[in-house]
Amino acid sequence: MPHRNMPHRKVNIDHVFHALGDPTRRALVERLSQGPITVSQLAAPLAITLAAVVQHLQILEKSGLVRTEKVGRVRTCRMEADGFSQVEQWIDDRRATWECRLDRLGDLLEE
Amino acid sequence: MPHRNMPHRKVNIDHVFHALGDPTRRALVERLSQGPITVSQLAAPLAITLAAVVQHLQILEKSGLVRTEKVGRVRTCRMEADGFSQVEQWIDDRRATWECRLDRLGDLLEE
DNA sequence: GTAAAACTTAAGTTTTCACTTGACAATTGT
DNA sequence: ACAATTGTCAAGTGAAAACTTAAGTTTTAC
Repeated sequence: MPHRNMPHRKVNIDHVFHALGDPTRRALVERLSQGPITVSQLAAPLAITLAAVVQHLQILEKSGLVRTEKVGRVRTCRMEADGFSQVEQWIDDRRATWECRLDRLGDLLEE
Repeated sequence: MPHRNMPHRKVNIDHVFHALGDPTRRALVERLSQGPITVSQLAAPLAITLAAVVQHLQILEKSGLVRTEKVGRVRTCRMEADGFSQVEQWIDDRRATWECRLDRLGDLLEE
């Protein structure tokens, strides 16, 4: 059931990591972090076709990192900063486990 | 040209993101965050061959996320928490740009 | 009303990637 | 000594992923 303040799309951590695994998509995200922009403008500086960019955008959108909206014949893309939080959460979880282990090790050495 | 505060070990952000893009490798990292472990022990719970695990480990090692050391016939793997910092740095950079943009927008609306 | 602009979609190609197999090397236990 | 354990290496397979091409749709500009 849809919630009022729920992100439109479920943010799957697998999809986010997969999306960020490709350098071209990271370049798109870097450009999008500067502000919303159309598909053509996104594609312009890249050495690949517009169709390829659209495919990357679909993956980014499915991951929840990017949201797009079409007005007239122009589709505008913008970043959805929430997607990053998932990655940071995952990293923090790993680090917590890691540091907890180091703490226990430290306690052991103190005895 | 080499920089003063540049990590000697070439930690390439591309390699790190690529390494984390695969679910099996993330599973390995999750296990490794609990503490050092041998290659065989890492492979045991997985439904793939040991050779495949070794290949994943090579990618993780090249990314700087994992360090391994062989003693006798046993290779022990441990996490290298620094690799995560690269990812967090990249995310923070994007977010900074993004929020800076929102700030400028806010300033504009206040006028 | 027609042409250009800005995508969209589907199908095909090429490349990358994860994984296996099987042979091999080094170390350890008996 | 020899057998089992632990890992390494190279080559091959199949599937996924990235990319292209080409034809089609919708919107806008003249």
